[in-house]
Amino acid sequence: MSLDTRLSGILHVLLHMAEHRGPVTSEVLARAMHTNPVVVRRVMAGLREKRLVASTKGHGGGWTIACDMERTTLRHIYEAVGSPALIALGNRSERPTCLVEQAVNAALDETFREAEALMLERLGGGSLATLSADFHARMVEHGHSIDHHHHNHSHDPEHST
Amino acid sequence: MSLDTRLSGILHVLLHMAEHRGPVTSEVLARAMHTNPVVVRRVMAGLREKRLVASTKGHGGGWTIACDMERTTLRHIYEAVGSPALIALGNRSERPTCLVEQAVNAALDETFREAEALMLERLGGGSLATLSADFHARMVEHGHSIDHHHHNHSHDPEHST
DNA sequence: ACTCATGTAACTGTGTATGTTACATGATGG
DNA sequence: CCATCATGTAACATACACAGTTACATGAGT
Repeated sequence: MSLDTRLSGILHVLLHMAEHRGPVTSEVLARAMHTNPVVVRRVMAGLREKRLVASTKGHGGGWTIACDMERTTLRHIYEAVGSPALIALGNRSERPTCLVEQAVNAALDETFREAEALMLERLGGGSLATLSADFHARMVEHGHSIDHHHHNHSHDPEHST
Repeated sequence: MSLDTRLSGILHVLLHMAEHRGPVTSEVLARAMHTNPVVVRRVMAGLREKRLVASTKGHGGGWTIACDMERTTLRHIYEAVGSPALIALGNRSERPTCLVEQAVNAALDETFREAEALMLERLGGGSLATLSADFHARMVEHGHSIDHHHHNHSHDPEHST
C-alpha cells in the first residue's frame, strides 16, 4: 500500500519556514520538498484554516508560521492535514450480522484502537519547537556544514533553500 | 485511503472452517465473506505455505485447518497473508540528506515503530482458539439464534454458511 | 470419462494520494 | 494603472495497491 506522506512533508516545510525571517513562497517550499507548488498550497490550506500558518499574496508574499511553536504539537498538524487514517488495516464490514465477523471485528478493532491512541498520544507529546531543536542539534552534530542540510545560515534569507 | 481487509477476511473464514468437520470449499467460504472464490484461494495460499491450512482437490475437497488453534496467534495469520503495512503514514524519503527531513523522519519513525510494535504484540497475544471462544460466547449471548450468525448447528455441514 | 475443486495467470475495477496544467484573484511596485 | 508576483482552486493526469473477475490448466474422486 502506498503511504500518506502529507504529515511528513508538511513538517519538513514548517521547519524550513521556521528558519526564515520573512514569508516563504510555495515555489521555494516545493523545491525543498521535491514536489509541486500546488501540492504545497493544497496541504498548507488545511493549516491556514486552523490559523497555524498565514499566507500573503503578491510581491514579497508567501507563507509564514502563525502559531506558537512551543504550544503546537505534531497532533495539531496531523489534524490540520485532515486526520488521515493512521492504521492501514480494516474490517471487511462494519456492523456485520454474522457473529463470527463480529468476534473478528471486536478483536481487531481493539488492537487498532490501542495503536491509534498510542500514535495520537505520541504526536500530541511532541511540539514543533522540540522538532526544530532536534534539527538544530543535528546541525551541530554535523559541524554546521551547509553541505549536509537544506538551510543556510547566511544573513540573506532570499538564498536559503 | 482504502484499507487492507485480508487479515479480517481470512480470520472470518478460519473461524467458519473451525465450525466444520470436513473440508470447506472456496465457494462456500467466499459466500460467507461476500467475495469471490479466487480471492479466498489467493489469500489462503499464504496460509497453506505456512502449513496453517491444507487444501485438497476433487470431490469432497476444500480447505481444512492444519494447525493447533491454541498455539496459532493472529500474528501468525498476519504474517501468513504477507505482513502488509500496519501504519498508513510514511516519510516522503528514506535516507534524506536534508537534516530537517532527517529530524522529521526520526520523530515520526519513532512513533510509527512504537505503534507497529504494539500492534504486533497484541496480534501475537491472541490465538485462534481465543477468538473462536469469543464467537461461541457471543452465540450464547444471542440465545443460539441461527438467524443472527452464519453458522448453523445442524448435523449436516453441507448446508452451513 | 465426467465432475468437482484447487492453482494461477491475466485482466479489470476502484479509491486515494500525488503530480500537473490552467486560469482566476488579489497585492505590490514602478 | 498596469505589469508582475504569489496565492486559490478547479480540473485533469498519473501511480499504485487491494479487490474482483474471467479463463483455463491440473489433479482428485466417483
